[in-house]
Amino acid sequence: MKTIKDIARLSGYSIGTVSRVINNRPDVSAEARRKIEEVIARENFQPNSNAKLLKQRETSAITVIVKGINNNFLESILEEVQISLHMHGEDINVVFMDETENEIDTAIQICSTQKPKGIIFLGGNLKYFQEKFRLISIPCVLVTDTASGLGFDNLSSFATDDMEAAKEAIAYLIHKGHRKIGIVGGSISSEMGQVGSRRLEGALAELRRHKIPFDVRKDFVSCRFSMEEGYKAAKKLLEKKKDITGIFAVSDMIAIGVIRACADKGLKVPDDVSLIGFDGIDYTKYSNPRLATIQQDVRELAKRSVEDLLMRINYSRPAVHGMVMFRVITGESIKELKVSKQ
Amino acid sequence: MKTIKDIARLSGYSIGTVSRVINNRPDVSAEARRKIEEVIARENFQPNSNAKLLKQRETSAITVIVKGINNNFLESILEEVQISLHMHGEDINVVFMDETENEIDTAIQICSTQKPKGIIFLGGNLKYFQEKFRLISIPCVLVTDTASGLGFDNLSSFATDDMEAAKEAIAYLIHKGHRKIGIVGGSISSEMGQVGSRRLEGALAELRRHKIPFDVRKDFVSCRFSMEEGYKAAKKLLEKKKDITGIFAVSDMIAIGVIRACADKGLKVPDDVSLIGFDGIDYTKYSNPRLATIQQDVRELAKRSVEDLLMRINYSRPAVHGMVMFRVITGESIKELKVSKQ
DNA sequence: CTGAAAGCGCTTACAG
DNA sequence: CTGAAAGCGCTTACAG
Repeated sequence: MKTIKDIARLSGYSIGTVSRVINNRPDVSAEARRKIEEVIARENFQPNSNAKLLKQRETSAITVIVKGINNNFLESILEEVQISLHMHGEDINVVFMDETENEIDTAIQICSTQKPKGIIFLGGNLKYFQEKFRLISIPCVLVTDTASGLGFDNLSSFATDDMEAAKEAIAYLIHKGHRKIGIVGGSISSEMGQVGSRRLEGALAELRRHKIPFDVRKDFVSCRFSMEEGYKAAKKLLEKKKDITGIFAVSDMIAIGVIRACADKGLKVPDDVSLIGFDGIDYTKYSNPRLATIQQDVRELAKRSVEDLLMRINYSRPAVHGMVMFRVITGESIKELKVSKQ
Repeated sequence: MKTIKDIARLSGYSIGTVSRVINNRPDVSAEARRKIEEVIARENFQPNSNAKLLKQRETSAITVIVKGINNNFLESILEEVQISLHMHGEDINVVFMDETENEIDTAIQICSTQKPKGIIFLGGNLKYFQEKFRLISIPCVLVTDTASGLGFDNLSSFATDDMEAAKEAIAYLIHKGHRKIGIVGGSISSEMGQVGSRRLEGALAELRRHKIPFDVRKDFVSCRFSMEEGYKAAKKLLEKKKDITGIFAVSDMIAIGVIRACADKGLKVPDDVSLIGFDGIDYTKYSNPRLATIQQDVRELAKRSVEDLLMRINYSRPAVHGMVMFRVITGESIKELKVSKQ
């Protein structure tokens, strides 16, 4: 294995100058840079990252913090992120954490122990970012939520416009004739920050716009993003709201639980109850019935996040905040109501 | 941040002795060990891994190679492995690769570039291990397959007894009165090594034992472990074998595709076709109908793999090969046939 | 059993 | 613009 010493000897320069070339410092003559780069390329030299980091005191890995165990949607982004990072030759360090934990506390701890050069948050709560993200100084990107309002210059974000998309989900149910609509998942709170809450908020706004009565106590049950919680929440909702015809589940994982809950109550989707989810995970194409949903562009989210993060790590570009397209997938889980049951 | 120098000063010993204690070398007096360990604990000292590795020439991370993108079963093991490794304070490096690629080539490459101190293979093909695993010298563990026959002293393995479990899956179908049985997934080959093939082999053996005729060309369709492939394969199978009453899908992901394929052919599971899967992923509890399956003990597989790997990394124990229990889950996807259709 | 010292492969003031 | 040198925090022969 070649070291910087070999490159110095081979190029006729000192190891100091070689180091400067490697780290793209400006104070090197064009001549020296050219020669040294040639030798590096020819010898296929890879700097030893341990030695580098012993000095620099950070590791070369990029950490991905996945907020939510068993969250198929985030996992599908994770896979794309991983593939992309791998193609760029970056090391990746994945940490899963529970949906309810504070990802910023986790990130701060990771920064001090593992010293990654960047962090990708897959899922996150804006509230936690607002509270303590300032303690993190490395480039980060938040995926699935927009951090533009927070104004941190080391935090980019890429997301689907959850509120807008939730509006479309509700609009689609309404368009199909539904007026007795229930919602499963998310939570009502004036606090900023959770994906579920934002989807809920969008949904409520759309219901209001169409002047469809909605009683949060009766027509809504809060739950986390899992099949199990969706299942339990849907059971409660079905008991509270007997005349329900349409349900919006704020995530597909929840929606899967909802389908199951309906079946266990003797209700068929979509014959008895119509259902639309959110995320567009693979399973929605194979579930029985196929699930109507809001499909997020996983690949684009992953790709832009990785590319942005690397640009900022390597060239210190400014943070950016991007929105990614979504599509309404009609599936088979929504029945058109000819006669309004109103 | 404390360094080994601080610990030496505080304990009254030299850094050499402190280093020996840290690395559990035998040539330290009990007295010195006790004192130094006390100081280390009191000061909450964490050795700098970069410095350590600059000498040792390997990184501190444990690499997990996941063979199969979008494989819910492996992902659930991954999560458990990750949590467990995290609790042990280990860094983890996750690499996803396609089901068809050679994981040993990938591992060899990773060893040379990233120098992990251990590798956990989530899924793998024994054939590839046999060919080239000898080129890997760090402690490894293969999960979901047994490597006991290979005789590598740096490779442990933990798995479910796939062949036995597949026998039980078929036995259960037979017990419920099914005689016209089809199989989706796996591949026929005299080659050793693939999980799917082993399950298929077990299934065929059980069919033979019960003297149930089975024509591989007509009653079986090979496919990979995905919903999409399961869907396509099941469509073919249903066309080839019109009188089918029971299907064994060699994985749950495949089974989900099978349910969908049946529905699209106008067949109901279990009224028209009974189905049993394999793995016990979460979906099986929420699918419609709930899927009968062979449930593997994910938590146990993960726990034992991690503990074994760490023991071997830290104390150079011998490799071990363990089998983990499985359970037949009856689900709702199998109908009892009163009258044999024979 | 223990300590002093060399050295792992880099980076970065410092001097020129 | 470049080089010589100190030093990052460890490990490990070597000597005793």
